[in-house]
Amino acid sequence: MTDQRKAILKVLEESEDHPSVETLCDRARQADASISIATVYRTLGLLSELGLVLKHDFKDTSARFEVDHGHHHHLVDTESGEVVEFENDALEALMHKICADLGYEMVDHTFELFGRKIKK
Amino acid sequence: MTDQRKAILKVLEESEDHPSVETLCDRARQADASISIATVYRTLGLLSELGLVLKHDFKDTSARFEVDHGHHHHLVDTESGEVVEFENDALEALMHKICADLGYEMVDHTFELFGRKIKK
DNA sequence: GTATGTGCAAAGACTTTGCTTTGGA
DNA sequence: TCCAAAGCAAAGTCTTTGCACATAC
Repeated sequence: MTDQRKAILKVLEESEDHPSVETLCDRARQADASISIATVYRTLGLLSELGLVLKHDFKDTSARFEVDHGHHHHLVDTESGEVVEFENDALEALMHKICADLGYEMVDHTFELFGRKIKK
Repeated sequence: MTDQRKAILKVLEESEDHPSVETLCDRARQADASISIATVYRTLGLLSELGLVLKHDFKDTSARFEVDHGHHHHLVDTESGEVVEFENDALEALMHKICADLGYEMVDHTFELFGRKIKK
């Protein structure tokens, strides 16, 4: 457990948004200016494999990350880029059921919604 | 409508799997050996925008494509890489409902399941 | 003291683009 | 003929890696 990893973890935990590798690196550099992007990639790789961190594809240019604090999903506002988080137990259950019905045990999934705000 | 586009479309329509750009290019070249990878990318970009073709991320190295023939989803066998297609109306409905409840109109989504075959 | 981690820069993988030539309508 | 499309190769992005140096334990 190195200082760099501590800094990256801390930034991840404190982030309320879904930072890209680049953003994460910038933030971590405020604690330790020497942190390189390579280390950020390597650390995120580790954390992802351990299941502590989730990687998302918001159809942005690059991958986005967040600590895995319980099951929730994302709706991306296609106009503003804003990300809305939500939980939905029925969805979770349905995903597991679909896998089971097909004879599989679910080990992972991707799921993001993209929507346009409805004007009142 | 050029010969190259015709060839790419034909290959896409005849593909029962979910080819990558590279694979698609190889297949299209059997009809017209001069087709370049750039044309395949450009054509897929067009077709995607028109909504005729869907682009998926199966956590492979590169993007995978298929013609949009009705709503169905994918379960990727994490051991074999095999892709199982399935339909599920409840899932469709739930996605739309989630968006609506959050005040959004759904314009797109990503959804793939990753699972391990259950041994009997 | 030794295995592991880091920084840097170079290499990789996938995708996009500039420019010239080609070809469809 | 004329404009859109194709081919080629170069450039762009994001990500990974080799290697020498630094550091945790």
